[in-house]
Order: sequence, then structure tokens, then C-alpha cells
Amino acid sequence: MYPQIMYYCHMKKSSLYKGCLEPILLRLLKDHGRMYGYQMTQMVKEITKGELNITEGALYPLLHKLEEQGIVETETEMNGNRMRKYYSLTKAGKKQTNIAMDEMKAFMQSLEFIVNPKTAIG
Amino acid sequence: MYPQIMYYCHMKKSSLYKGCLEPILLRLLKDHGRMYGYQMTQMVKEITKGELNITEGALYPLLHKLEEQGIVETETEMNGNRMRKYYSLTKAGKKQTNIAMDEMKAFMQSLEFIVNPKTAIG
DNA sequence: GCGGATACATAAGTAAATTATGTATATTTT
DNA sequence: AAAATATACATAATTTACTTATGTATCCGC
Repeated sequence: MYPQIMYYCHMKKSSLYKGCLEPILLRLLKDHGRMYGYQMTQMVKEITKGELNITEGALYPLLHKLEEQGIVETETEMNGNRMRKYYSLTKAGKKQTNIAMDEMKAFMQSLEFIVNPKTAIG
Repeated sequence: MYPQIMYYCHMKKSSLYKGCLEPILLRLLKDHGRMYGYQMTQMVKEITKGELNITEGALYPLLHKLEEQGIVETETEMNGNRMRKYYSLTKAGKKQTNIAMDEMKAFMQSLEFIVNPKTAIG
């Protein structure tokens, strides 16, 4: 409706979540078991109320890398005429996810210490 | 003491804070007014209990960029025979810091939603 | 006087995104 | 019914934002 507003407010907020995408995907798969790529982007968008929009150029190459590394395994299914590639954590992937979550929590706590020095609980 | 342990546990946790360095520095300057680079690295290390270690290769080029952009201004002082380059926020920098802090909080809230879906408060 | 800490700086290399593009089907809008 | 948007995958080129490595120089403790 207001395309020209993009010149004033071009949604930079660039890339705060750089480096967090992998743990985010691992967490999603840990919580929801079995998901396809597009579904992940939609769920993250919904959960974060539109804040985090995962781009396809970031998502798919990362999923492929995780598959190569044996962190996730895939099953391709047809939904009508349309393909869906479902991803789920392997046993090694679940282990890796626990490690990633510990790192994530430590990182988030560190951010709290810096951004909310008063209220942050150590 | 155990240098060889680095082969097993090489502290990857790579770069979760990629993209967060700028808002972190802005927050430090907002809270402490006037700081020099090395002091920032030490304070962040202390506040985060050793979690976040800002490298010099990341710090100084970023500080120079912020100065170019008029976000910070500098005063060079001598401490004995050793130089310290003090940074402080300009008026524009304070405005920019407020924006960065809002983005940071939204980002942290989003991470909470994903990593702690039950306890996170929207 | 040697190593480690303090204090700055910059260049080369790399990881992880963004942006752009492509294919194809399904659904909604006009 | 045509056009636009949403669903669903994929990859290449580019950019960003770091790490790693290197350099200079002073200060302090042993």
C-alpha cells in the first residue's frame, strides 16, 4: 500500500541474528520434531511476531550443510503435486542441539548483562 | 596448563554475537560516557564473565567506522607515556543508540520466544 | 631482560548472511 | 480467466562482519 515508505524505513536492523540461525533451526526441530523448510520460516515469523524473517538464501544452504554433517536427516513427501522436504534431528543432532542451546543461553545471558545490567540475574 | 585440550574443545561457539558488536559498544558508551577501546574489551569480558571476548581486529575498525559516521567523537590523551583514545557518543550517536537499543530488545525478545517459548513474556 | 599486560592499528582470510534469480504448483484477487 | 500472491524448493554472486595474523610501542613483575 505504501511502497514509497521503504525509502525512509528500509527495515535495516540488518543482521543482528547472524550466527543465531543454526541454533534457531535446531531448537525448532527439537520442539516440533519434523518440519520442512518453508514451514520453519513461517513458524519463526509467527513466533517472533514478524521480527525474524529467515531468507531462503540463508535457510536452504544451511539445511543442506546440517544434512551433510549428519545433524539432520530428510524425507521428501508430496503434498498434492508439491514437494515438501521434511527435516528431523538425528541422534547426533539431538546431542549437538543440547550443546547449541547451552551456548545460546549463555550468549543471551551475556546480552542481558550488557543491555539490562540492573535487572539481569547472574 | 592443558594446551592440547584445544584440539578437542576449540572454543568454537564461533560468532553468535555477530552483528551485536555495534549495539554492545553503543550501550557501553551510553552507560559509561567516555571510554577507550581496550577498556571496552575488558569491561565486556568482565560483565559477561569471560563469555564475550571482543577481538581487536573487530573493535578498532568498527570504532573508526562509527567515528566516520559521526556516531562517536574522540579525544586522545596520554596516560604516562601511553596513548589512550577516548570515545564518546555525539548527539546523533545518542539518537542512534536509542534506535539500536530498541532493535536489540526486540531481537532478544524474539530469541526468548524461540529458545524459551514457555517462560517468554510477550 | 623476558613474558605478559596495556594500548593502538591494519591486512588477509573466512563464515554467514543478503540479494538476486530460477523453477514449479496452488490459491486468491480483480 | 488473467494476474498477483503464496507455497515450496534451489543456487550463484555479492556483501557484511567477523577471526586470525601481524605490527608498533610502553609498562610492570619476576
